[in-house]
Amino acid sequence: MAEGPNIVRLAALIGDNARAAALSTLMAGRALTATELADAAGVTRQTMSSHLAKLLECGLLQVGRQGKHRYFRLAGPEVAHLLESLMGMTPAAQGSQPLTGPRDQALRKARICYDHLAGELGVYVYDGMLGNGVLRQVEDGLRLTDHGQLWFRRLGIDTHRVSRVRRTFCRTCLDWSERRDHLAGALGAAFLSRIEELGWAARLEGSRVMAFSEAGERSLRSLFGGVDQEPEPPIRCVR
Amino acid sequence: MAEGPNIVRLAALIGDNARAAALSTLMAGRALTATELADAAGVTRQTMSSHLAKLLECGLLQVGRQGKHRYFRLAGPEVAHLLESLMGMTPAAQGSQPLTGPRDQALRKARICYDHLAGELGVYVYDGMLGNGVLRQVEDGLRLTDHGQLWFRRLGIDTHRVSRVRRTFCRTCLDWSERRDHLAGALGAAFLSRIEELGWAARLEGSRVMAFSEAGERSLRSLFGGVDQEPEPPIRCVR
DNA sequence: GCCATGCTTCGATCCAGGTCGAACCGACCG
DNA sequence: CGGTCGGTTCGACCTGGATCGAAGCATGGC
Repeated sequence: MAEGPNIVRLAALIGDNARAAALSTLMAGRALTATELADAAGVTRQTMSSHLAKLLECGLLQVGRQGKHRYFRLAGPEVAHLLESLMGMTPAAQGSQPLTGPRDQALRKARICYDHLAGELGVYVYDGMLGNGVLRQVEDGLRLTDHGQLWFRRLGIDTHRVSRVRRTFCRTCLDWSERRDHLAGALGAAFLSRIEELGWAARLEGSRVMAFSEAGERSLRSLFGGVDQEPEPPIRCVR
Repeated sequence: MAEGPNIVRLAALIGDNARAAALSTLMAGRALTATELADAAGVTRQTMSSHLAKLLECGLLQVGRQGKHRYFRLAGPEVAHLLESLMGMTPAAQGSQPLTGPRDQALRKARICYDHLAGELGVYVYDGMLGNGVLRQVEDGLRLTDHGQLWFRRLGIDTHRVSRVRRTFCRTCLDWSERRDHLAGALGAAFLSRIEELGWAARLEGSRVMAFSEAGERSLRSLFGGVDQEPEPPIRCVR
């Protein structure tokens, strides 16, 4: 019966409302304290404490001391990616799961996926990059073109420096709300932080929502010609 | 608190021993009856029946009638991939999870990952393909070289026909036992079924184990020069 | 030293959900 | 038809684990 490692414990761990809420909250990429996570999940401190202990024990979270606070964060991009994968799975599952609310709306529009941009604008950016020849899809992979290097430099991102980081340079990540790919990896992270730097958008406190100013969204869209272009027939869904 | 879709139910579903056992068993790629799954998981028929109903409802499984049997199978490659992802997560999690047994040994050596080859031999093949220039890694992706086309043809696989299938042609999949990549996608599936056709290995009944004959393993290794070559410094672990 | 704050541990409670026996349904066979 | 076999539904049981109140322990500030 027991084929393979104990996937069971791991999944059971995620399959609890309070813990999943905590993990979801941490998907914003920030490190948070136990109390904040407890509030976010709507449980008491002591309950959250026991949950966090379990998540730590299983290596899903990391923790760091700072003064009398303990800051919890996701253990790494793999964890974030696993969670996003799970989310990407559910709509197909639930059949017709209707849009759940207006707060959800903002989440679908633009959100943080650990360290890069996701949601409607996330895939817009990704499509735009493909359409404008910044990225090219080769077989199942992604490559930054020479033109793309210039494009990023004009935006104020040094792709060479980014590529020196010891992690996957660029890759795609399936967007659960759009069910299409968006840009992840070091390049995706760099792009998001540059957007923040430029003041086009800001993280909404205590949420994964990335709130774009009107001007910011205009600027973003102008990067790709502004007009809503459907670049090519929707490319077959990798992964 | 409820950010995103209900990942909770999905994870909770997987996080149960009986259900996980069923899913694991189905990773072999076969369709099985409720009774077989019940035996595999070590529970009674009625228990498994209720589990299967839930898995169906959530879209993780599909079912087909045939005579008085109902054959259950994984809903698709995405599900299989999700499960492998979870498995790949656990070792890092559990810290030092020792090799659990001798039956496990065979599983680590060579097993079926839904429709392609995984385990020690799986990554051996993948590394060999890279080392011999059959596949090339481009940025984060994978591409079949011209030489590779010939290589596959010599093995009796028409890569053009394979590429016409409406699904990802070739991609990598993280191996949970080896913690390295192996080949997946349509190409990976074609390779596995060709190996079976050639009689180099056979599926072990009721298990994910792929049992290689001695001659079969020799043949497989001879595809890449036979000698155990470590091709290049271990390529950085994508994903 | 004292108190406040952030967090964990302990103990008790309580309930969702996994489990199985038994009955039920439906398809196929002789 | 009855009989067998695969599968599901029902009801009852029982346990694992989530939850919270209260107490215990740190750390930091005064």
